[in-house]
Amino acid sequence: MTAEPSDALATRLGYLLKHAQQRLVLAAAPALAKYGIDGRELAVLTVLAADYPLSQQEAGERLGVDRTTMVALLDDLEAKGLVERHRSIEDRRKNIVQLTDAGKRCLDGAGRARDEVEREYLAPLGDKLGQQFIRALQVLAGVRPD
Amino acid sequence: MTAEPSDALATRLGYLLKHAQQRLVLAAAPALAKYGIDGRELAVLTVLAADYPLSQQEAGERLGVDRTTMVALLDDLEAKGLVERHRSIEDRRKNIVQLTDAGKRCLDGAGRARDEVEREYLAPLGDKLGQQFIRALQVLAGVRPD
DNA sequence: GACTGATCGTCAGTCTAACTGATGATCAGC
DNA sequence: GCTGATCATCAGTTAGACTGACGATCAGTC
Repeated sequence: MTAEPSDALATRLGYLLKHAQQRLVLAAAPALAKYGIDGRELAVLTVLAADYPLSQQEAGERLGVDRTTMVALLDDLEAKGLVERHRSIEDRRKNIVQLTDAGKRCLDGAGRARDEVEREYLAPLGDKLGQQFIRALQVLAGVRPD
Repeated sequence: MTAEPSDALATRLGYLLKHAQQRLVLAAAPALAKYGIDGRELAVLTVLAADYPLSQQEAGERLGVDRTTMVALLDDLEAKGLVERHRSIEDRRKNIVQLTDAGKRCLDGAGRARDEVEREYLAPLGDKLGQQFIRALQVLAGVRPD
């Protein structure tokens, strides 16, 4: 799984991004497992906690997740008692998805755990470089207007 | 596919890394398609061009790719005439994998195309930040000793 | 008020990438 | 010459994400 790196790849952006991401996933998994969820599920809980109630599709768009993928994702979270679906009153085609109390507690604990993992993950860069790295990623991921 | 970002995720490392990577893959795909390969195949050609001849397993380790995955990967590249497998003389269990002339030409062209894509991809960061970003990635991907 | 086209959640089926476990061939050490 | 390990391969499984279709619902038009 962990490759012994080759010089030929050490400067290749695709390789670096992929493996940097894998390392983070690997580091986060055990911490999140304590709360019975994985990274993607935590991301769902995170967006659902935002400001106003979201429909399945809206939540999916924010996550960059297909609508059909959201169905299964929410099925799991609902089975775990972390979220609830209600038909929207204004538009009965939509499912409003909300955190349950258990979901909020899970988000709270797992969110903290994730933050800690991210801190440790970035630690080798030092404070200043770590901040710069995040800003650079925001630009490259398209969430920040250059 | 392209999500409208949510503030709740804009600082989440996992989300940023994943989508930054997706964006690069998306940007590189059309450029590489002209050479009939994708990013992973280009990575294989890249390591095979390195230093001394590699066995399938060695190449796989450098890429962080499972041995069984390498079989299919090389099947494709061999079918395209870009690589050749020879049984090793010193150890006849091993397949030595080498670039064909066509493979070298492909690597040359596609490698250039990839470099150009990476340049454009990083351009919004500017020169200095781009360099820092790569170094940071090398640390986080584990190819550089902090 | 009924009709048309679009949207939302769902489901079935497909596709891809990656892994597990087993196999035959080969090697190294005794 | 045996034994245990290693290499490439293959079959089967798993996980994730997509396509296409469906019923239910909405908005706009006549």
